[in-house]
Amino acid sequence: MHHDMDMEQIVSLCKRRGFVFQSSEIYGGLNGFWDYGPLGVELKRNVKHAWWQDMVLAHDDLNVLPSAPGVYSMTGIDSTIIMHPQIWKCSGHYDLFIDKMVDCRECKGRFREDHIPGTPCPLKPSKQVGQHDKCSLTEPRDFNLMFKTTLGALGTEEDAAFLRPETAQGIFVNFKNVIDSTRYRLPLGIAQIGKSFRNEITPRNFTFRSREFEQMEIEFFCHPNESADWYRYWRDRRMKWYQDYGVGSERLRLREHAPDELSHYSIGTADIEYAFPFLSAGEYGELEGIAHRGDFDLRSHMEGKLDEKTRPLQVQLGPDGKPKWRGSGKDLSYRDDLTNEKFVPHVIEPSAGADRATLAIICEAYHEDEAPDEDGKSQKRTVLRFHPRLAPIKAAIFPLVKKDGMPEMAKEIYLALKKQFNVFYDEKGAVGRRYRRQDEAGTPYCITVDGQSLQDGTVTIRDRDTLQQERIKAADCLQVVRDKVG
RNA sequence: GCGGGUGUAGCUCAAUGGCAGAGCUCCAGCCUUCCAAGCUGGUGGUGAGGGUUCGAUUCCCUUCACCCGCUCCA
Repeated sequence: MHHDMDMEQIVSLCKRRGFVFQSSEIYGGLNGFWDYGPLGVELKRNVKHAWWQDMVLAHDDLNVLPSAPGVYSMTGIDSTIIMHPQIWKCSGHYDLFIDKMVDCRECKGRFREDHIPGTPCPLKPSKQVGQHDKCSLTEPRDFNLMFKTTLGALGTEEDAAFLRPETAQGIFVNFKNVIDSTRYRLPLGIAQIGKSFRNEITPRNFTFRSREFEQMEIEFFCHPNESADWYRYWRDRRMKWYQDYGVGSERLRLREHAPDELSHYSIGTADIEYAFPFLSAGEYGELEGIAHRGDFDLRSHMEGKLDEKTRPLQVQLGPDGKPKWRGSGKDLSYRDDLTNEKFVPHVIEPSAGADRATLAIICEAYHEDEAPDEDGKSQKRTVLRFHPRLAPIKAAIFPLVKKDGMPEMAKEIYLALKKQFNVFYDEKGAVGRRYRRQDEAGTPYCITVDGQSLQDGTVTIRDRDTLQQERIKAADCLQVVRDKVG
């Protein structure tokens, strides 16, 4: 039942209830930036926490997981947003993100300056860009897709640095550190959650395309001979993760890239996509990409940036015949203690957008349904059906009415639960209204203290989705919520 | 970056070149023993800057943001 999923309604709810605000709103807003409010920060934290918990902390590294090619380890790091500028030259981002661009005032086309030779002009008859009489090209303009900043208070152009456009490189350049400082053996996944920055040309579609965003990335290092199996494992594992948290409708799909979409060195790349309500019918937006990256990244940081068009991969050379971008010169290969084999690991990269996952979870959770009012008449109800583990508020505690000792008992339950869960206490107004407010916030359970509670020490716990109430002992509330929320 | 549209209270919408209104929400109180709109009272607004004018929320210019379509999306 998603026919009622309407983006305007969802955006409005996000603002009204404090999930997402426009950044700098009192100053008129800032294009491409969004803030999370009191409910949003909890939801997004829960998404990130679930990811870290499921992928890293709770990972069973002693047994072969279902569908996995073998046992493997998982750990994490937290690297800086600003890193050595050479990293982005070797990663390839510098070349791709610092292009000069030329706009045509006549045909409204936008072209990379270095691509103009050979690029046809959209005007007819077709000629090269700039060759038409009508062509009116602007001067080449810097098109900095990476955010540039300056190191040091007196910084000059030589001190230019960049805000990372992805967290992945922080993992690659720490691969040797992690191996050397721990006893992990391959296969090993290193996870990182953090902010990344890209000067998107057209920020649009709510938080989907933002200039500051948060990624949840794993770089999974393995033996080259096993990399294809691990690629398939991670692709399916990550798809299942979204489904496990309720993004299970036909709006979610796994799209394997066609061979001509793949980098030369990649065995496979798949996108996990979601049909966001702001997209046209049949269109999907990327939540996560799972890429087989071969040894491109580690070797680029060893030898210098590799030329993606070569096979086998070779260092990309500049006009002087020397490496265009010099690598670190450090040996990032891995020696297997058991076989004594030395090799440069291949990498599988599941790279997820935390904001996009959060947005998809909000969209998927959004429902309008009917619930009876006090006269038994059916009334429209807006409800966010979050997975209990992701819900910002786990439970709300109400006294049925604000008298006869009910508030006192409810407050006691509230404080007991608050030590472990984000819970909410409300004693104001009609209880029905309080239920509806929690439905809109996506709170899965409401605990109500009523007249009977005072007699026998029981309370009711109401389910957000079924509206059914169950009577439990007040003393059991913590355990019941723990069991339900997990 | 281009074209079109839209900006009035937290939300949905009125109105006017001359004191900016309503419903809902929210807050305080009353009432209330299980699913939002019963009573009383209250808070709160013309995206920003400039211009025309005696006076601008209204007319004009600029700007910002959002939506739609292009462009872009490593």
